[in-house]
Amino acid sequence: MPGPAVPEGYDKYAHEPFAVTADLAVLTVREGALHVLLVERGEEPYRGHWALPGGFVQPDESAETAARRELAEETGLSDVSGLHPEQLRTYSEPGRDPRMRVVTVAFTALLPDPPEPRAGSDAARARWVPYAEARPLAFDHDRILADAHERVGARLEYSSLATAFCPPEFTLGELQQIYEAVWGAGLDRPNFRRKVLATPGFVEPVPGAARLTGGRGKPAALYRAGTATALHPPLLRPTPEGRPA
Amino acid sequence: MPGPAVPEGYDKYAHEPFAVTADLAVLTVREGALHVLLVERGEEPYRGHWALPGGFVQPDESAETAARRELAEETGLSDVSGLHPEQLRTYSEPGRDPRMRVVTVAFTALLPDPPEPRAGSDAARARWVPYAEARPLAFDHDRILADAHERVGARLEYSSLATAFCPPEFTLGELQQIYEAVWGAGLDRPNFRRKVLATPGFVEPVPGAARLTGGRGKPAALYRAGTATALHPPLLRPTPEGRPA
DNA sequence: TCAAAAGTGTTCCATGTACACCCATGT
DNA sequence: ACATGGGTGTACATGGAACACTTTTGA
Repeated sequence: MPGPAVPEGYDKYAHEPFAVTADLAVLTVREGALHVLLVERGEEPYRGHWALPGGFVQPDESAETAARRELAEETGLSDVSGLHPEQLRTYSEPGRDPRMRVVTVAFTALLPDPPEPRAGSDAARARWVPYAEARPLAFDHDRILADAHERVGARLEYSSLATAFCPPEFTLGELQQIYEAVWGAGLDRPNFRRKVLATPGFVEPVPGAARLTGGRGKPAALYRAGTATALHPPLLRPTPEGRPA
Repeated sequence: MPGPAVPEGYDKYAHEPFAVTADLAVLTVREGALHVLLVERGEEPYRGHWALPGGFVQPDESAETAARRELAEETGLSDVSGLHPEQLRTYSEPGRDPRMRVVTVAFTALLPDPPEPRAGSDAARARWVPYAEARPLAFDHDRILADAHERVGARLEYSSLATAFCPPEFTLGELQQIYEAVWGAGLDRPNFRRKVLATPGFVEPVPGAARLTGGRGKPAALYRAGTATALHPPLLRPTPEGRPA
């Protein structure tokens, strides 16, 4: 039987118990291997487990703003101005967090040659972990991390995003290492070089500059990130198996 | 000077005034032109303006579930089982909604040959509007719609998504119209045909079936959507201008 | 003199593009 | 007959893959 009529204001849903967090998959390439920034949880649930950094979106913030703030807090980096967290997707399944209803807007962010992070306010510890050794993570962060990896790998093909992994000046060999670390596949060096240089706006040479990379071998010319954001033509990753090119 | 210490439970943020909505950019191709499903708002703010359909996510729902529910409610479609709303991105800027803090998870959904929608519970009216005539919309829905168009256009290149615009059996000419309507560019028919048929799992023929399309001309063979989701090789859209292929 | 890493050249083949042409149907 | 839309063939250019080769440095 129906209960008494309940008057409803337009703000009825304003008090549903939703919390919104911004979590980050912060990636870098260190010594040729993809790494992800993780924090050790200091509280229940999942106390002592590793998780992606992140935190609650404040009432006066967008999720993007919260992501940048959290990144600065949890990495201890003074300069996050050059970082551009990019939205990955939003995870909203009920039961993701055993405490309450949490909707998480996930972001990816890419860093060059990383400084060691220091533990921030919320996290007991923070460190760079090789991507292959990152799991298992707290909550549904395994899935978020996998989605981030797939997204970044795909975006390397069509955008100049790879330069976000590099320091201001870099060699083409270093740039190639980014691609190989993210894709997990070796690339032909001569062809990689030609394709990068043939893509307008991807990189621009630093005149006269050169640097020794491995301690041996010919010094490599240095390049800066160009102005293009999209790559024409794209730099396609090798087809995994017997797929028709 | 500091005030008295405020004890904080872990659920402090559970009562921040966040509301979460799922809004949809529902697209279809009708008579060769891209259309979007819009509803006329029956309440303030933006009363009488057109907006994307959507509504609040309930406490026991994911945003995906809410999107499907809203789609069924606002289109009056009995069969939304074949529809797969796909997450676009999340819009969380403060001030998006003048009433309260609203975080919107936006989705795209594609429909074949659309039935006329009927107005649902929340919407005064609902109708299909040609994409070019859709603006201006309420809230920040102009931006969401533009993002949806861009995303769908991009995904047509690498996924078999275009078949979601088509009825269960369709001709290659109809499929080509989907691409042309979304991309706003003409395609070479012989080459389109070859590329579609050369992509494994994109479409599969319906043996012996044929249909007249324009009332005149040779009857066209019919095809069904194949099992592939990703296209190898992709079906690239024509380069807009003087860009190096 | 050798190893290591950067940089250049060349060949082969898959794919995209443009366009000419034939086929089947309704008027 | 002819217009309309479906379907086939072909020639050319472009771009990627593979791999041989040269250059410059440190050990």
